Amino acid sequence: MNRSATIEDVARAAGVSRQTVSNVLNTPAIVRESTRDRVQDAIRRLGYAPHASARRLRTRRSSTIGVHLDPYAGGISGVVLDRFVHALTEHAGDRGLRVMLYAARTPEEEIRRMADLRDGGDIDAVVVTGTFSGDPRTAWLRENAVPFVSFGRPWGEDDFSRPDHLWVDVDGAAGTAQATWHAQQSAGARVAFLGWPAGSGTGDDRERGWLAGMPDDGPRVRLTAPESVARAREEVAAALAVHDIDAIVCASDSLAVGAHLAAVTGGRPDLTIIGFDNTPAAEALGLPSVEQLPEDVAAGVLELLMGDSAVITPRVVEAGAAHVLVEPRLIVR
Amino acid sequence: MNRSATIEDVARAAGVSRQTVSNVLNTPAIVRESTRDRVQDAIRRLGYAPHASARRLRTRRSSTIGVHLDPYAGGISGVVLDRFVHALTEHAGDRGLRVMLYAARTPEEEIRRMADLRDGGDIDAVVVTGTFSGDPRTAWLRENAVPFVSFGRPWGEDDFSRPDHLWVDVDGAAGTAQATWHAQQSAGARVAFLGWPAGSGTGDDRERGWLAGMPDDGPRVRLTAPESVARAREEVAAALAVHDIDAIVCASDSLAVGAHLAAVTGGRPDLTIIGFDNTPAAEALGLPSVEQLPEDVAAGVLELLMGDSAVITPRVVEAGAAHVLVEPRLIVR
DNA sequence: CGGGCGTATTTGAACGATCAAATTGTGGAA
DNA sequence: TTCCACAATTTGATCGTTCAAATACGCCCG
Repeated sequence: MNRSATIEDVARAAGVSRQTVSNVLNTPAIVRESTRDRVQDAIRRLGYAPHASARRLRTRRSSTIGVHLDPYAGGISGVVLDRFVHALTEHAGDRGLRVMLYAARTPEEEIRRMADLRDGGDIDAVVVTGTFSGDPRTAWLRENAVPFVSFGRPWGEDDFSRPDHLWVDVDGAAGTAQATWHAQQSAGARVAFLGWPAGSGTGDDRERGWLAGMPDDGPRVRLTAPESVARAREEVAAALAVHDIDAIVCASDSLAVGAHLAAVTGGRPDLTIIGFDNTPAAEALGLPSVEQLPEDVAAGVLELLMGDSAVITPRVVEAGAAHVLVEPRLIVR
Repeated sequence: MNRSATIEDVARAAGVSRQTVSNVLNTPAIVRESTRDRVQDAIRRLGYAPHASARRLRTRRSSTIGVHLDPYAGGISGVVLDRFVHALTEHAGDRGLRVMLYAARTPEEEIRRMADLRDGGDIDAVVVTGTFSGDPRTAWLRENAVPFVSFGRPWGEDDFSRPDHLWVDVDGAAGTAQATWHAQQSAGARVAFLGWPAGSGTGDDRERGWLAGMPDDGPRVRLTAPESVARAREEVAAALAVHDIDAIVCASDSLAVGAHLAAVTGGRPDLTIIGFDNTPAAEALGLPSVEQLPEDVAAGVLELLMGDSAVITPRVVEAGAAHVLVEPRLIVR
């Protein structure tokens, strides 16, 4: 095959005009059945595939979504993003969309990249991850009317009331509540929580779930460590010497691994410890963990972006339908 | 901003013709300096960005490489692939290339996807991962003259002599040799190897490195388990009861985690165990591991694909320069 | 048998860029 | 002064597709 066939070649082969071939591809319903068959046969014979760039130029639509790939932070939760991107790619393919990656080290550089890709007609929507309160990226996207969905809520005052920021997130509180319940039933009432220092939206949310799962009376042990196995281990080792604890629910698998190590060396190898993210590390150590279901998040993102439509348009969504909270699932081990 | 500016708008604003603007962008050397400045000023003022699809249609070049995302690619674990894709995206951006993802569940589906993307003018080249002997994907790519580079050698008879299959790989043998050396010096002469069942190219390669690092005389303990923490644990537990072992070099971090658990419960918590891939699991447990340096692999892939050229062309490479072996690095913990 | 209507198909133009060839301008040698 | 070589710039054509409008074809009704 020297040069791939064009729509003109197909038209000639089928004895029809360009536009009829185009109609067979895009609006088959308006073409008479006998003609349609003849054209489809010619398409198959010639191995014709429409030239995507030509189509994009004419329609001014790229059918491509841009995804920012976070720099590898060295942390465990990279796996969640990895699975999310994978699932997004699969679902997007099913809906006739392509996924284009871009890299950036700072929010400012990310905005520049998004602008380039948008202006160049390369993408017509963006998926952003790791949004935070006052995020300049989402502000830019709104101002420039670029359709977008974020994985993660904005963590502002009015997350649920703003239909101009579509987002999908995992219900962290529901996850830790499940974990807390399970721990109470299988280990005992005294369930501690090991979280990050207060102030991160995600962390505070996960702590809320633990609080909600605990009975209103009774003691509550709350431990804090930064996202580090070693620091978590120290904190838990110290706490075990002071408090009576049946189980620990953790805000992340890293923290859980640290807690596990402290428990083993502290003579409590049977202590129930539940992590969050269900990373390979938790799986390897046999720790239960809350699974984020990134596949469901990806499906939600595309649903918000496109709805039932086959193309991406700047959508105006009713206030109630602008957000998706995915219920995570506890993996018991 | 209603509709983004075109090259015609810029030309009008700068008082020159379309083509001169195009030259400023693509071959600045042939434009007089004063004219160039005037045009560049107009570009800035209007916020002009060339429309990528129009350019692609005309040049018949997409400046985009396709990457298959497969979480379970043979021999390349999730984190390594993740970092590789990220580094590839960054380097590609620096060279003016874009990265497009595609998903597929089987080699056949992958070929179909590649064909669609290629025929549609969406991608000029492909990066494939996890190649194996007799891989239908590479055969298809060669037949259809699609430029490609693989992360991973083909594991055939003549990997190094075929300039029609460009590849970059990590020198697994060098990695396990380093690990074996280190283990001998820090733990003792009796270094065992825990690998996968024979037959996988990657696994056999890593075993070779261990053999090469061991003295010619003396006992050699070789253990085998599939890629599973639990199975590795069983094998090592059994072996520790029989053999005198100072250290274990493993073909993967999963195997290493299993070995670690066996060592701890078997009363040898201090046994030196070295993994491969430097995943978060190894980091969390404080196990040394061989780091693959996916960033170097990504750089090598682009170097093979493009050389010094600014565009991707079906390259004919001299026999010696068609392959890159990246030397991995032992992370001591 | 002419007119009107609805369906099926064709035609010309446009999307925004680059290529190839033509044109203009400039200085130097004959 | 004339002519040529060379650099700088412009013009017309083209890439492959879809949009919008025009045309062809039946068919029914009065």
